[in-house]
Amino acid sequence: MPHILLVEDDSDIMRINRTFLENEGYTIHCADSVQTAAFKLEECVPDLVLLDVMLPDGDGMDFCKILRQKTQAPVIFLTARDENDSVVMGFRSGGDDYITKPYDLNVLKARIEAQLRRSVKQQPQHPRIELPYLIIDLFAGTATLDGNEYSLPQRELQIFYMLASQIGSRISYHDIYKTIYGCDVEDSKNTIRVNISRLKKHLNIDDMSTYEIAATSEGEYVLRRVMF
Amino acid sequence: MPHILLVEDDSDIMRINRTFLENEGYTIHCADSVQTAAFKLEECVPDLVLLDVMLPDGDGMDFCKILRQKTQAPVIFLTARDENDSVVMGFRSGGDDYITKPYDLNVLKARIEAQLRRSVKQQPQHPRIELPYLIIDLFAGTATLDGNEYSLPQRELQIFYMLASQIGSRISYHDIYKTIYGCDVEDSKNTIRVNISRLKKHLNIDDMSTYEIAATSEGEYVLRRVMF
DNA sequence: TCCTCCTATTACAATTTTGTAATATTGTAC
DNA sequence: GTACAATATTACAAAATTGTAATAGGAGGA
Repeated sequence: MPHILLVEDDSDIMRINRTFLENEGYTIHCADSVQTAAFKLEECVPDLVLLDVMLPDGDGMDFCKILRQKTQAPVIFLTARDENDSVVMGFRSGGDDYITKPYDLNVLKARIEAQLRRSVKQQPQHPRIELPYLIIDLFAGTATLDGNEYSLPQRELQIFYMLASQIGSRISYHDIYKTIYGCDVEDSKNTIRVNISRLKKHLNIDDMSTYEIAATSEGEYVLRRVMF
Repeated sequence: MPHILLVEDDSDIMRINRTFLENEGYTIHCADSVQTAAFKLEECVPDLVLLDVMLPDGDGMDFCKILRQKTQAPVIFLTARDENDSVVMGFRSGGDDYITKPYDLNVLKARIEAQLRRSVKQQPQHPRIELPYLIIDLFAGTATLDGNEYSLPQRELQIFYMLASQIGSRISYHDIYKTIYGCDVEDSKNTIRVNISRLKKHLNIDDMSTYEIAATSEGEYVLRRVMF
């Protein structure tokens, strides 16, 4: 049941739209001015905004910019004007669609549904590293190696992420420590060593794994793909 | 002290390059064939590869593709050919630069330094959400709100990240629980509620904060920007 | 006012995480 | 082989995390 904020100063149009959309199952919040709309934003949480461009106390497009700081809900402009520059300005100020009056209510419905569909589909794609046989997902806090998913503690995940993001290149103890802890201390070596040891154990890294974590003789670590 | 892997079948050129680059302070590893080079890759960890296109047992460009699975170190092709399609093929197979023989050693040096500079500069830009007065850094596990950085536990960070990535829209208990735990259970409500309570406390969210976490009457949470 | 229901916070205990220190292992030079 | 040094692993205790359960707070209705 999506919530729609209707901003429109013409009471007749407002009534028609409201009745129609409520019958469609939407929860409707109304505002007849920029001021009221800004206030309504504080209490209602719209999934979509229908915004008249011409309002008694301001420009709908200016309001659109304010609104964007509060929500990413799609905005559909409603207006009598149909000049091209008006359309361009509407899109430029952050609008997602533009309907010129007079319009058919079923067209309105279709466009609303299209916008809602789009914004729902926008899946939460998590930031991750993807390499052959290896995925590191910072959101989930997991690493998937050779098809097995392991949930790793933060420190181990951070190290693994650093190594994987620069696969095949040397990363020093100092770099790792500095990146993770923000500063460097005397025996950063030991801490990193222990955590890499834990990481290897957690990942069940052995001779059969696709990757190996190797140490150089100069105090650096490398993540390498193993080939047979 | 970067490590450079030199793949070249002409022993004279090899010797000259090696001596010159070692004098410049680089650690040099040599290979005179694709086979040897592939083997060397297992033990040395090059920061840069100088690769002859014509090798006795294969094409340097094919080797370049293999190499890319093991490292992202820059590859500079060395070749006698100077036809354009050869250059294009070199870049297409993953090369970063292309030098035609005969070449000046100082040019070689300059191009090597340029590549190393570029690959070092490639800062580890962490995945993060940036909103006005709010940054969420999944790698560091921190949220910076109104200039104060807070280190958050995983669960709270996950919830905050979800809310922030869809600022201003309703997210249900179920969505949050399902995204974080992979499945849904009977009393997901309580778990999420407690963690959001902890999150608010950790962030010191109060009336002065730029954002608020509000609950709707339908079992949903919203992150909203507060305006004055 | 009192009751009820729903939400928010706090308490608590089991588990996990993590830096440090101790021990074991490996490699290398003599 | 032995000794030495460097690396790798394990042990351990303090601290943090986290789900569940208990308690507190608050709005709305009788």
